[in-house]
Amino acid sequence: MTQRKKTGFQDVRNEVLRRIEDRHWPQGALLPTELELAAEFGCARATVNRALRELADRGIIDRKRKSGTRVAMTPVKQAKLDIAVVRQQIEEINATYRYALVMRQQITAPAWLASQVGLQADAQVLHLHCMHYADNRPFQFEERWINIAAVPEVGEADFKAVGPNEWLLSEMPFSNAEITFLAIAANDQMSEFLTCPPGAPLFQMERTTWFQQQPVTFVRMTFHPGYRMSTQY
Amino acid sequence: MTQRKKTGFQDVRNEVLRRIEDRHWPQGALLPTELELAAEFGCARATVNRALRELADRGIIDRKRKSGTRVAMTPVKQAKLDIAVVRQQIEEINATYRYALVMRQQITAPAWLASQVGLQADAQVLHLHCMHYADNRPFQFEERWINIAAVPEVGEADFKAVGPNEWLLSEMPFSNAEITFLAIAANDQMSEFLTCPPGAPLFQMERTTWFQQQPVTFVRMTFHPGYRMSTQY
DNA sequence: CAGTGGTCTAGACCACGGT
DNA sequence: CCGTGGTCTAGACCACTGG
Repeated sequence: MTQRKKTGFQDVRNEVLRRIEDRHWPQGALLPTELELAAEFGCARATVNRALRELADRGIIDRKRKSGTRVAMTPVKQAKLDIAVVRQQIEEINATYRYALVMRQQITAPAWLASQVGLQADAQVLHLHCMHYADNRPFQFEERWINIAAVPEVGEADFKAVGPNEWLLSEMPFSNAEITFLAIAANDQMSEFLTCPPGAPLFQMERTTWFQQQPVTFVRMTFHPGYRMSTQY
Repeated sequence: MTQRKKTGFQDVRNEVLRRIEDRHWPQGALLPTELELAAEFGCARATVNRALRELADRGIIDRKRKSGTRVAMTPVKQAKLDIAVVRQQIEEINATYRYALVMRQQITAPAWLASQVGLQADAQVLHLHCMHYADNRPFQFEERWINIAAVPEVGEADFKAVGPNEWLLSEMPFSNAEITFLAIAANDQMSEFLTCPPGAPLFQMERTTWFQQQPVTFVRMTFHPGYRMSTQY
């Protein structure tokens, strides 16, 4: 008896994955049916189903009723990006985090913002400038607009001690969002706050957040020169 | 009878999600056990389990044996990024794709590359420069190194008609990779190929790919000025 | 129409981790 | 110890879709 444990869905998943990597099942190949695999591995069809469903979620295989399961033609098409709060990012590299509020004012939403997130022309928004430091060196410049109608309590928050990102996270338990990444040239303001020459290339991330169809906030985060965002898959 | 269908795992998932959004279950709150939820929804525990497992995968809730299930303190921390092949990206915007090989030569891996991907100092690599155009306007400049030991067949490929990315995809059914995003200033070569002033800020993506622990390729993709990479979550 | 995946069930045992 | 989630099973019915 060399086998102590039963065949689990992870065993099935890994073995199927191995056969795909080995090209035992090349791209586009038709896999055995769930029933056949269950028989081969000596487990229930539900176990095979879960294994294959995970691979399908990861884009490794394509499944269609009646047609069966095939190895995907373009393997690995998704990467997961961890969207960390700035403070976490900084603490993870063992640096000391410091936050500073630069500006806070209530304004009528500018036209570009209203159109960007879908606001009425006369909507009131809170406009903020913040800085985040790692070991007292500039890490990220944050420019944010908050839809006051969506978050009335924001009027009470002065954001002097805690940044708007963390404040909103504790007020808005869940929401959907759109993120954009791009490269920009430092303008005079960025140059000053991030201590880099004007025109220096900077990595920027924009995010619009909605809560139940209603726009909540739009934020533009500009990172220090040389910042790199990494992930694996 | 207003109810035609049974309660499915999606119904459970959506209802739980709704209660979290409503803050009926605020951040950190302890949810009922699977058994209790199954009783409430009138379904099997396995159904509740699958619903909650999906939410846990998405980072919405945290589950621990014995302790139970809690609403996560930092909701939504992952975004899925679709990593498309350049040609697909271009065709998706209804533009005509054109590819051109700029340079192809076999060299000994430079020290920085060997250390970057983990190669022996004297490893032979194929070094390529390619351009990708959308409607004949520069879209992406691709600089790539391929580990010949990992992909011996690469010696046969001239890459004049089909780009190395698509060629490798058809040769390497699956692999794991590391991606990095950053902003750079256009050097003279970029400036020339992407038709932008030297020093212009450009969005760049680097990717290292392994196949069964062996480094396969390292690629640096530089996009045209103004390029934005977007995703939702 | 019939084959294949999609999902549900009721019950069971296991593994982790507070108490 | 023992409650809670993690997983498996054997069987069932449904839904989509290719022939």
